[in-house]
Amino acid sequence: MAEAYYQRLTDRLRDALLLEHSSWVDADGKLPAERILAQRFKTTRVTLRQALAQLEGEGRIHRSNRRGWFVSPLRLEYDPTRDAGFNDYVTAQGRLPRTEVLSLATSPHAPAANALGLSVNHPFYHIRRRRYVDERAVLVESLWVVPERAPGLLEERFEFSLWKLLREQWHLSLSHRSISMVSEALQGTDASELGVASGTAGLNICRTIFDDAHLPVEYDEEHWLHDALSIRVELKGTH
Amino acid sequence: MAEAYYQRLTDRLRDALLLEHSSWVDADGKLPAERILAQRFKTTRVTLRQALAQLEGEGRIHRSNRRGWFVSPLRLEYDPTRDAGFNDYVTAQGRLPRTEVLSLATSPHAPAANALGLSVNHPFYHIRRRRYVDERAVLVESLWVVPERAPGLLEERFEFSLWKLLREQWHLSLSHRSISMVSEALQGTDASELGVASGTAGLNICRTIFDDAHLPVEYDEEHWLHDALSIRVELKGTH
DNA sequence: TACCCTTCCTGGTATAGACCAGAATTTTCA
DNA sequence: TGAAAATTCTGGTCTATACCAGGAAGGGTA
Repeated sequence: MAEAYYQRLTDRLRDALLLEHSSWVDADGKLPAERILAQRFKTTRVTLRQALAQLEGEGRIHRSNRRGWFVSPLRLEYDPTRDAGFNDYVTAQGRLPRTEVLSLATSPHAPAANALGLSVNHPFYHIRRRRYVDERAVLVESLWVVPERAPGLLEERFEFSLWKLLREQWHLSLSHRSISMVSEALQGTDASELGVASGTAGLNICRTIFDDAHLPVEYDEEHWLHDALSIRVELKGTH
Repeated sequence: MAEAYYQRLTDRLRDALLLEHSSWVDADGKLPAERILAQRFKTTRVTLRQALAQLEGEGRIHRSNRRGWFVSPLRLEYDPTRDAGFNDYVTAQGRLPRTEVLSLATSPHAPAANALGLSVNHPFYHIRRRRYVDERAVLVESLWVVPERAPGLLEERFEFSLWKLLREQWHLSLSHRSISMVSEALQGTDASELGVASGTAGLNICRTIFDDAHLPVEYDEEHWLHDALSIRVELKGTH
């Protein structure tokens, strides 16, 4: 086949976007309404939406609730193996970080218990946060900290680095960790807290952390918008 | 709103899939035709396809060209920081690996040259391979090796581990590496070599490798089907 | 037996139109 | 002036239908 119309449409839209947000993208990076675009490119909304979905998959544009389509900002570079705080590396890349604490609680959590090798009834400090880059919500995360490692932790503030807290206030070493990353479709609470439709592409990052003495410290799950980050890991030495 | 019909459809389909491929999924893991499913769930193909796309995003099912929808196998666990060969870790997980060499050439390549700090005209040994797990093509990769590090490399066979070759035949150490991972939409050659539609969700992994003496050795790009793998990294020691 | 061709099945693309629900804006009125 | 209400705009969902193109399978032919 020559090539599907929506494919050529995708290419044309992509080119237009690369033209430094030129012509028909407004100052906020907002694209014209679907109906307008469909008309302009002489096709239906359905077909146009195929092209938009394609570009969304490429991480070039994203939708915000029912407000419209927007050009996606540069991906954030992120090294999940380092324990630099979110605020630090976002700032280091010239972006504006912000963290919101969504909830604090003490309760058991089976996946965390499993990952850390504790009994399923073991209570955890549960911290749930939402994090922004340049005022765009890019991830929600849940952290489950073993209370024995950091008694009284919930009295602290969590707008900043948890690990820094654990290191400086409780002198923990966080030496052993296992990290897993899986692509996912954001759903339920995660999707709605990020203000995206259920099914939006995301990346799930889980960490399990032990200290020097191999005592379990923390388990966490991050749910990122897929287009918001680029993972980068630097390694030295053969294994 | 109560909940979109296609959302409930997604849930019902997901449940049915989790029932150990029960009832209407055949032995090969093939789902019934879209038209059949649409009829069975009393909706249109368009709406049904929304639900299928949702499950595809979750990595539960995938489409094979125009043959139909299939249940996706378990994700392969993969640690990009280790240099265990593909064949080794696929086998270790009880799966069947296979590698096809698609092309061998000697030519310059700007991105590789950039990553390795060489001039853009610098020639590379270029190896392109397609790799299978249980006879499903899950990734295509291109490797650009610096000829000075492994003279005569192209005479070898590449159905197995390149790194093993470099270590054993050329005594290279591959100590310093930078790895980046980005979600992408598979396109062009990558998509067609994997037998999927342009725009299918994928994961792009790039490595830049230097040896003990900080001499550039190799640059490679892998394009994975997003539902085929789960990244897992194990780390020891604080940074 | 080996190959080619036809036919059928399946997903892929596209049209045209309708109504819904949340977000943003404007208007109204206390 | 300020808050509430109505309106408009935008994407989200859905129906019904049509035709296309690649894959698979069956059957016929050399």
